Amino acid sequence: MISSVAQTPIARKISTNAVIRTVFANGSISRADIAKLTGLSKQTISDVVRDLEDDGWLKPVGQTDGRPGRNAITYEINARAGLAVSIDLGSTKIAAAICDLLGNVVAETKVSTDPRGGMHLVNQFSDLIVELAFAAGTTADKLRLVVLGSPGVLDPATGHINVAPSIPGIDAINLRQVFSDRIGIPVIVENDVNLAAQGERWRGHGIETSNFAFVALGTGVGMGIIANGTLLRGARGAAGEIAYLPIGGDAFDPGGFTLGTFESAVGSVAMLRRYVGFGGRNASTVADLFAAFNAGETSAAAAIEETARLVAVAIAAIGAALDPELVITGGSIGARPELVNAIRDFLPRCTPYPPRIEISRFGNRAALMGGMGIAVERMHDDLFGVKLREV
Amino acid sequence: MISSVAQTPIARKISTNAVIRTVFANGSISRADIAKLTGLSKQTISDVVRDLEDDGWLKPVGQTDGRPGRNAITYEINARAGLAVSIDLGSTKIAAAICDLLGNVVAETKVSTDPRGGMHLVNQFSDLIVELAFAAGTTADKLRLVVLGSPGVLDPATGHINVAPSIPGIDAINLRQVFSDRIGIPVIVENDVNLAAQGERWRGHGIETSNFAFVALGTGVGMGIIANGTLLRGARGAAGEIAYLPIGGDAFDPGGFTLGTFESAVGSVAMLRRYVGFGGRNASTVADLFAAFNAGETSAAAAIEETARLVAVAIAAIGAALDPELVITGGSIGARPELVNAIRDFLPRCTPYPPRIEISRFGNRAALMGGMGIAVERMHDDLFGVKLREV
DNA sequence: TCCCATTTGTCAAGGACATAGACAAATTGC
DNA sequence: GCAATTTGTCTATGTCCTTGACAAATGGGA
Repeated sequence: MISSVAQTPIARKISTNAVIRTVFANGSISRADIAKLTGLSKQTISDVVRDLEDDGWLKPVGQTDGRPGRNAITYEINARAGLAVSIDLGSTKIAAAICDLLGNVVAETKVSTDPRGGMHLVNQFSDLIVELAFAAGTTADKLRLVVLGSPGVLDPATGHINVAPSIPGIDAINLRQVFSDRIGIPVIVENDVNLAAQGERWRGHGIETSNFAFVALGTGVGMGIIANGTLLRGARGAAGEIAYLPIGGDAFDPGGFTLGTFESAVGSVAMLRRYVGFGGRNASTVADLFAAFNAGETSAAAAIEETARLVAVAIAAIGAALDPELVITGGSIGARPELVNAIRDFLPRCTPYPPRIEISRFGNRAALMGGMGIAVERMHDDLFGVKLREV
Repeated sequence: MISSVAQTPIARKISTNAVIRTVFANGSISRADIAKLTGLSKQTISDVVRDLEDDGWLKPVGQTDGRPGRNAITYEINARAGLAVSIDLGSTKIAAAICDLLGNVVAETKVSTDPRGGMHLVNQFSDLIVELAFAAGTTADKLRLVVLGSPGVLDPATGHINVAPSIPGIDAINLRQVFSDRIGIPVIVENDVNLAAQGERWRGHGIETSNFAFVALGTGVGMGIIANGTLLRGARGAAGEIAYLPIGGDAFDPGGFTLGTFESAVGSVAMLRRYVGFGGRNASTVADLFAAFNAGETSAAAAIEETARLVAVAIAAIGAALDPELVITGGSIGARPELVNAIRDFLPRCTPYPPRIEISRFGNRAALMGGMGIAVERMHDDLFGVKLREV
């Protein structure tokens, strides 16, 4: 009459976790090698691997050979055992992808954002997920998780998007809750620049360092901070909202309140205004302006140089506060090497310890990549994580 | 012939950790209540408590009574089972204290810093520890750990102090290593402002929040950042080195390189220079200046107001980058309510989401407190922490 | 005063998980 | 074909935790 429900699950969880991590780290590996690497006994490894294979997480893939001794069966992660969705919501485009447990992209798509916003976006997301699931050869109910990147400041606790000027109606609903209820799986909502930083940390320039910042420069400006290897959100989710940096204008000018002093000084609007101020006449978009620069136009060069100077000062300020090893730039302006080279020139002249500057490895897919990185990490945690009880 | 060495230590460690944490959280508690709070069985709790009592970590202190049923024996932490040292190295004074496992101060002292610096300081520390141990009724070899706070930038990996202008000869030796070898117990070296931040997090204004900054304003300036509940050090240990913030002067002025643009603008020297510039003649120290302010002198008021304005802009910049809930000020200037009130006035005029401002709860003991907080945490980790093997 | 409900803490039995060592099976090299 | 090597299972054993029974201790009410 002993019920024996989950008596000592923790030891087995730890062993399982060690096995999974070892297989992840080595790709394809035999049980004997897992035992050597983890320090656990062969018996335990056999037990754990049997359970994991029964549950579909591992699959046998081949045999060793060529070495003396009996051949070993090698196992690897069954990547398809966990699929998740990453969505990057932009003001004009929505990008979405499904990735597996190993972070491989198994389906990807891009559509125009429904301009009506609000609940229409929830419908659009749901339709996208069904399509992607079909393209990936599965169904939406097999997906484990959605990570949604959105512009704006969102509450770290509730996931509510408090400020999102470029997407109508999205701050009126609790997008995370509504969307999650609709599709029946957990949804994580995160600021898109924060996701871009996570993307670089996962598979981009940030892979080797645990202290860097992703600075997005475009119509708006923003920053995602990775410090001590984790994302900083701040008390209200507004960490990295460098639009409000008191640089490039008078901090006490009330006009800086609405748009933000720094954003007013370096956003695309400011850049074009500056170009016109220098006498430029041949650019109505940022792309035009860079074309004019490359054609040798001095007013374009002056506009770019002035912007670079302000960005360098901002990076100096960020460096003084955070001491990042690396600053990665992205966005329609921040991804331009012409600007970044100018920033690289200015930076050592305004700070004694300039961080390295790199352009984002992923261009406009950085946030999508970050969402996948979060999704993969979260799946690993949920599936194999060891959680100790909080007392 | 079964050797049976540490077969399944992890489960017992987890149980032990849960027991210890429960006793810490509740002060004095019976085994039955520990079982209820942890969810572990009475049997397990009895076993664990017996082991802990045998090893001296717990001690029985009394009995419950007044309730129906058999009385329970209550246990509490034997605070004296772990003693550690906190030292705050300043350019003129060294403060040191011994605290126990519960963070109670059992001995404290203060001496003048040996002006010869270098190895003489190591001698001074060693003597201090012997004295303190005697005062605490124990001997130096019973102490488990030393936490040493020092001005300067130190390497997060090695503990080497790279920059420490106010203490001679300290960057020439690996202070952590030399000192640790001398006294034979582990030494943790940390920047003094970072320790002050830890002190506020442990038992000061930062106790309720996990995102705040400690800003020290005095002869020099510095900042300690707690984000997501942990201290940020940055890639080179220079996070929070706000001396180099490009605020209060031209960031591209080469003069700002040596001292730092912001420090040159708000340090005590700058403040006194500003006072003289406004026509003040009655102050040669910062204390004089605040006295003149309180006597109604307009040039003192102007000097303070200008300093407050610059500090407000700096806090706005820090807020844009980090979004702290709270900024705690300290140091000989930062602890003055006259200045802080002026900062509080300026702040909402230069940032849309001003953080709360508080003056440090501990005055010049903040770093010492922080060292004790670190020491207590570290002792808990070492003694009761659960460490999973890294694969 | 005595009995009962209640609570504490130990004892005993049993299950899950881990280890070590023996051993069979499979493979290479001489 | 045989020795050496490696893999993976089997067996025996030990630790840790749980459950339920039970003795001991205590307060309150008849």
